[in-house]
Amino acid sequence: VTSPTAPRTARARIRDELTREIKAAARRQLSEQGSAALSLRAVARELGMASSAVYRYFATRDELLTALIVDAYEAVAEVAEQAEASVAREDHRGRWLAAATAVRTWAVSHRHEYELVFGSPVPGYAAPQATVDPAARIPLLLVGIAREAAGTGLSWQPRPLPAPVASDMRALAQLLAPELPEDLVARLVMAWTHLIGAISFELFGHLVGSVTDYPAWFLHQMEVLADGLGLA
Amino acid sequence: VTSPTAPRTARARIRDELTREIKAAARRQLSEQGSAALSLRAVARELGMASSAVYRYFATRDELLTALIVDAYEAVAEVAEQAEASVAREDHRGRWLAAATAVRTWAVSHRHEYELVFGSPVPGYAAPQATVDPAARIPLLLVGIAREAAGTGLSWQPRPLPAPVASDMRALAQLLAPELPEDLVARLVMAWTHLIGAISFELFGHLVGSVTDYPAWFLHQMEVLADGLGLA
DNA sequence: TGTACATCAGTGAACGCGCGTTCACTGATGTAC
DNA sequence: TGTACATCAGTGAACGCGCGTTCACTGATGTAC
Repeated sequence: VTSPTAPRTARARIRDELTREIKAAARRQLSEQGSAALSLRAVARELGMASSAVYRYFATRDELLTALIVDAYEAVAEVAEQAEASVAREDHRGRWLAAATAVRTWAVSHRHEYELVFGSPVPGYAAPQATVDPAARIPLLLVGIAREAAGTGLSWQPRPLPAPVASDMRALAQLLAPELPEDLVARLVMAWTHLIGAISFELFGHLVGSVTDYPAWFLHQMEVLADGLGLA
Repeated sequence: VTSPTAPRTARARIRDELTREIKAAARRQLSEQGSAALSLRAVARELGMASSAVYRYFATRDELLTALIVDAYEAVAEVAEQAEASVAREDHRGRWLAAATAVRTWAVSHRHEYELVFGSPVPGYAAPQATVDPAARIPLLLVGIAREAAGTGLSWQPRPLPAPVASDMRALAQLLAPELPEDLVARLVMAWTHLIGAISFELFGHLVGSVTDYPAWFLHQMEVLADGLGLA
């Protein structure tokens, strides 16, 4: 909100820096114990400051949690977008696979941040409006791929949608890509659901003893989903 | 472990009853706050007993948690098996849809118990061996449907499995249904993954604003999965 | 059937802990004239 | 450029809370003879 010509005061710069340090310390704690164990006092301790000082930066524990959630959404969207952008534009399947794989890789190396956004909701915490836009970045990325692929022709096995589903998907398409048929939008939502479901199954231990090569299993699933979307 | 001829003493009967009451109270707390807030002291308070008395029944908080997890697995498996059993044997698609729908219905009305078993793992808690068998009941049920359906012929779009995936699926099939092709086993694992992924997406709020008729959307997804499995 | 002893369930006090948040304060930084 | 005042960051003590777990105990229930 500060104009770029007005140089920020030393105070403002230090404030931003400490805000970042607090979030980094909180993230470190998160990665060791999970979100339930995240405590303002522990963060303060790690930074060597009085616990009350943290309140100059975040008014409550929930506010800090919200900041971490927003950051996590942004971070995972960032890696997905970059991975997708590095694939030749006409290779729609490759773009989908690259984005999906990037999400999984990020999730594996940021387990608890992943849980924060895609795991069970933190009890007593209501996601504020600020998390909506960052949360939409990856779905939007996937829609973008589908739109361009649809332009060059897609072939998927159609299945008629029940009326209420059709109208939900119609409304979604209206927002994102009016030219896409409802059926395809439904497939996209399913693919997105499965993508996250597959990562959660792996991270939450439901495949222990059944799958040994997780990256290969994940990639295979994404290929099957690409088939379902009719990606060349 | 008591022989049925030896009538259980009054003490033993009361013990079982109180054990059940403790679990019920714990479940009630769970449904209000989630697993992180589950406390032995609060359970004791609700039952009007000293907090130390609970230790006669569960040696630690984790032991109580384990009991709840096992109970939850058993409960959801129970409803799935019953729903599946009530469908005509030759209607394989109907059996799959019935089982899947039963799982979703249970999850919706037992939100926090569902989270306990399919949400983010409770930090610092390692699932003991006792949870393995109950956790396998639903997957086994699904395999059973696929086996019988395979007997009458299944048609699904095959996709060759990468070597590591093929060997994982081979090993799984060996355990459960040696006659099933690896490719179909892979589809089954995917269907199970998507089933849980879809419920989690709904319950964890990732479809808020996109889907309004959740039961219809869920059922549609299960139909598409049935197509993918080649169920008639 | 009665008695002596062992087992068990439940009590209440206590230990030691960490938490979120508030408050009055000090001293440093920034701003307006 | 210097001064007076307002803003801000950080401190340390405190409030009130709930937690898991242990321990020595009492009294009731069950068991062996």
